[in-house]
Amino acid sequence: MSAAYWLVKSEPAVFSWDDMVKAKTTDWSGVRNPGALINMKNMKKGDRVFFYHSNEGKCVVGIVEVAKTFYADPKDEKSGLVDVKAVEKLPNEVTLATIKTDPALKDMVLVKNSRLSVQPVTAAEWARVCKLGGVK
DNA sequence: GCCAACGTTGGC
DNA sequence: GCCAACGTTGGC
Repeated sequence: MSAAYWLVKSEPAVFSWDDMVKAKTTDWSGVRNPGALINMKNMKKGDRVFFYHSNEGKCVVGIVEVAKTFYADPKDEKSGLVDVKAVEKLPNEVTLATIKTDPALKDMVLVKNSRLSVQPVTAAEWARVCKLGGVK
């Protein structure tokens, strides 16, 4: 499988983009949903991941990169971790409202299954969100 | 193994 | 704060 794209959600009140930047690299823990865990297991080092603010903001705010592939969580056998590192902030945040009204993005998992906390993103969707976000 | 009840998430 | 959608749990 070649490089893939993903999207992870975080509530900014708990762990915001600013926290991500400050941390530079962080372990993405606490995921219990089986579907989300499968997606995490499929992540490969170097894959790009959108960082999405749920609840407050409801927008894609930045891009992170997989720094370490899936490994078991020593504290929680039902869960696991990947490490991600901050790459860049989007010049323009791309809001959920924008995504919902964009014909190219209306099939995103974010729209169709908003509760899934780790989602796959297609190459076409990735390119479109980057364009809307002002990423070169 | 099915399904109803319950809990949680997240958009509004 | 409310409610809809989804996941999980537990009784059968």
